[in-house]
This record gives sequence, C-alpha cells and structure tokens, in this order.
Amino acid sequence: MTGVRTRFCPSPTGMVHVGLLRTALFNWAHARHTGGAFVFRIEDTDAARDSEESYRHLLDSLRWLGLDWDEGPEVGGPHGPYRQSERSEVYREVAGKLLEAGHLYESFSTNEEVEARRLAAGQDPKLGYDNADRFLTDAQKAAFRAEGREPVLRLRMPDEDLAWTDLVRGEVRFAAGSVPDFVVVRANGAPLYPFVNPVDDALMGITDVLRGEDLLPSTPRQLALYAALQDVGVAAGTPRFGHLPYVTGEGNKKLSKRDPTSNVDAYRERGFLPEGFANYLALLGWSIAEDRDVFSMAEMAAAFDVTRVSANPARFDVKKAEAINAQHVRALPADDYVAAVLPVLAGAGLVADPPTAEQERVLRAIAPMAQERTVVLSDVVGLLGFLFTEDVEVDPAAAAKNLRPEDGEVLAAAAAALRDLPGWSTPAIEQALKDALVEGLGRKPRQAFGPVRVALSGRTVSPPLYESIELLGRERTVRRLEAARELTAS
RNA sequence: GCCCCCAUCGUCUAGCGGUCCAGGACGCCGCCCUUUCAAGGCGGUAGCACGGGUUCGAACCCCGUUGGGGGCACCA
Repeated sequence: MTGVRTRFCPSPTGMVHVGLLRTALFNWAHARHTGGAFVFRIEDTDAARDSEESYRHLLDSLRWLGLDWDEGPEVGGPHGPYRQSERSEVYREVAGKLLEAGHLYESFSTNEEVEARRLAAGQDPKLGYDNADRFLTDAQKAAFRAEGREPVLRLRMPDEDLAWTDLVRGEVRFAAGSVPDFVVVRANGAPLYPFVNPVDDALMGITDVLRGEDLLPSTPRQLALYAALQDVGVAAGTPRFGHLPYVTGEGNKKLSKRDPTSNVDAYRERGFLPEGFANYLALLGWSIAEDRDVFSMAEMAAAFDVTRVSANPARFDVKKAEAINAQHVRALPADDYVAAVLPVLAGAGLVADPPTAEQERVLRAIAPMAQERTVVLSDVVGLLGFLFTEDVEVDPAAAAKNLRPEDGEVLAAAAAALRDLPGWSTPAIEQALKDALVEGLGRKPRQAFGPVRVALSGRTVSPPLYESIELLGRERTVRRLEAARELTAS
C-alpha cells in the first residue's frame, strides 16, 4: 500500500480526551506503517467553543506523545491552511459548484414545519427532515424570500443503498432512503461540519479515514457528498473508512469528557512516560502479538495493521496502564531515568534546579534501586524525598506500626552502632546493624529493620536500607534515629 | 421509536473450520528469593452469552434471540 494519507482533525474545545489521543495514535501508526503521510488539521469552525489555549494544548499533547505530523499547523504543507477557520473561501467555492450542479438545493422549511408535516402524516417526528423542498419552483422560492426567509443548503441524497467496506468492521450498509437530505450550509452562509470535513479530506487527498465509532452513522452522508464532490471534480475518489471502537470507563459507557480519568493531562502530570502511555493506548483495540504487550513506538509503527484492530469497545484500565508504564520506566537507561526524575524532584522543591553536584551524586547512586520501584515518575517524591531533606516527617501510620515503645531500644542500639562506625560504607553499615540488632538484641530481621527504616525514611516503603543510610550520611542518620526514639516514648 | 455497531477469563486481548478440554497480559491468590516494599522466578483462579442451522468437524461461517453500546441538530 503506497500513497496512504491519514489525518487527525480534532476541534480545539476543552481538554484532550484519551480516546481522542488513541485515534491520533492509530492514524499516525497507520501512516507510518504504510510509509504514507499523517496530516493534522484543526476543525475550529465553532467560534463559541473553540479556544486558542485548547489549540495550543492539542499540539502540545500530540508532540508529548511522540506523534509527528507531516502536514499541519506549524509545519505547513501543500494543502494548507490547516485550520478550518482560515478556509471559508474554499467552502464557499465548493458549495457554489455543488449548488450549480444540482447536488445542493435551497431549503426553506423550518424545524417546526417539518415536525408538523411528520405528525400530520402520522409519522415519528424523530425521522427528521422530509425532503419536502427538493423540487421547489423558482416562484415558490421567491415567495419564501418575500416572507423574509433565507434558505439553508441541503445535499440531495441518492436513492440507493449506501455501503462501504469498513477497515475494522467489514461491510456496513444503510438502506436507501434512510438518511434524509442534510444541511450543508446554514442560512447565514456558515458551512457545517458534515460538509467541511469531507471537503477538506478530499482537497487534502486523504485516503484513509480512521475515526471514532460515534461517527459511523454519519458515513452514508459522507459517501453521498463524496460522490457529488467527484462529480464536480473536487474529489479524486472516496477514502477508505475505519471506525475505531469506543474507549469506555467504569461500566460500559463511552468514557465521558467529564470523567476525570479521561483527561490526558492527568496521566502526564502523574508522570506517565510518553512511550508507556502510547503503548497502553495502543492496546485499546490493537495487539502486537499473541504473547507480548510491551513495545516501543517504532515497533508499533512497524507492526501496525488497521485491519487487525478490534471492533470491540475497550475499557480504560488505569491499573494496566500503570503496569505497562512501570515496565517502560524500568527499561530506561539510567541516565534517562535520572533526567526524567530530576524535574519532578525539583518541582516538589526537593532538589535545586539545576541540582547541586551533591544532589546529583545521591540521585545517581540511588537511581538503579529507585527505578524498579517507580510506576509513574511522581512516585519519586514520596520514595526519595527523605534523601534530600534535613529532617524527615514520619508518616503517622508507619510510626504506629514500627515506632512502638518497645522499638526504642532498637533505635538506640542502631544509633550507637553507627555513631562511631569506622568506615561509612554499605557493607560496613550492614554488618554493624546486623551485629547490633539481630545478634545483639536477638531481634528478628523484620523487627529490627522496620523501625530503622521508618526512622530514616519516614515510611514503611523505601529503597534498600543500607544503601540509603550510606547516602544519608552519619550525621543525618544518627539524628533521625534519635528523633524517632523520642517518638517511641510518647 | 427508527437506524447502526458490538458480543472469548473481572479487564484488555490471541484465535481468522480441525494443531484449542482456548494462549498472553493486567488484577487477584499462593510459594520462592529477601532487611521492608518492589522487582524477579514458579504455580493457581477465571472465559468462547443463548438457540438454531451449515459442515465429517465450529470460539471461528449463516440466521435468530438476548444483552450491551452508539447515532438520529441550521454541534463538532
């Protein structure tokens, strides 16, 4: 397959939805896999809801995920402009051609009139427009205009079944007559989405349209429009369509825009890696192999086949997304991990920006042990914070569990063993603590090291103890042990 | 109401007529390793919605039922 051109054409309203980003990802992957082009177009025809901020945010989100576009905003291309708000002339011209060729006609019926006619005929008003204005005479039109009415433009639907072979679902068919003539241009001259979207696709040479399942019922109209567009020489052909399954939330409902778990930013802020998040998104409807589900963007591009996308709706499962992300975090080269984590620590005020040499040394030393405990980047604030503060705030729950009155002796013994330890190294620290606590006090390892861990890190979960102690240094270690000992007394 | 889409473990999926008493992953439950928590290793739990066909043979093909979802704007 060559010459494939896919597109992603969101409207800049509000936040970026995970389902939207999944659609972008699949279009990108399909283009990359086939060696085609990925076009990015902004459908900002709704001035009331669109915002410049949201537009910027859209570009930023695509770039964050690693989706590069060949044509579109900020990169240009031969079919621009790529923002619909700048293409009004184009639509006016195309509508003119279609009207002249008789594919479009002027319609004066109001919704109330249509409904009244349906009711009078004993039909369900839900059926919509009744094609009543199809053959208005010039005299009739003049009469309506004399009343001060301005017409909308409607597309004359063909009297035949509208069917296509969907890339993900196979043949889909709508019976002739089941789709009424639809409005293409408003009375005030403003073109509508069902018109501008195919017009732009045609003009931009789009060959493959991968979009959400919610748009499937509007495909017959697009097909009819395409036929008209070809007739007047605007379109070269009809694109292939592939309708991607819904991304659902809890329950089986389509993931609502109001559901906080649908906002891509939430994942970004928690520190999902772009590759990890893209990997999970790809799993929503696609799989790379029978026994494998962790892969890179490059691997996805190499293997992606739209035809193998599942038609089933997919539930967004945060737990699995985290598990996939954690695998990407663990696979990071150490330097990359440090680089990724530094801004997070700086953002939490734990290290300077840029970090001091000492802070960087500590981070590099603990990184390999922290890495395998990091699911999302923001985890490091809690996991490593104790290494970058003078004193530590002990988590009350951890204290209740491991800083009980009987644990005081452990802390005292640990402090004593470390206060004058010759040689401050991980092995020396390990030996000293084992001697003092396990041998000396006869405590089980669990009973011995639990209190020490809480005293030093403030939590029951931390990187390996001895290494942490070495990095903490003698002074802070002893001070924290003594401070914790006072807590056991209370 | 009308039209359309979907139907394999709790979840995401593999399966494209025999190699499937259905494979992987997440989750969950054990065990091992271990200074904690993870990671890692090993094992376990759990599924072809139902009914008819077609066929020597059906998770896979067809029809129906049921269930779920979506669309029916001068919004995108």
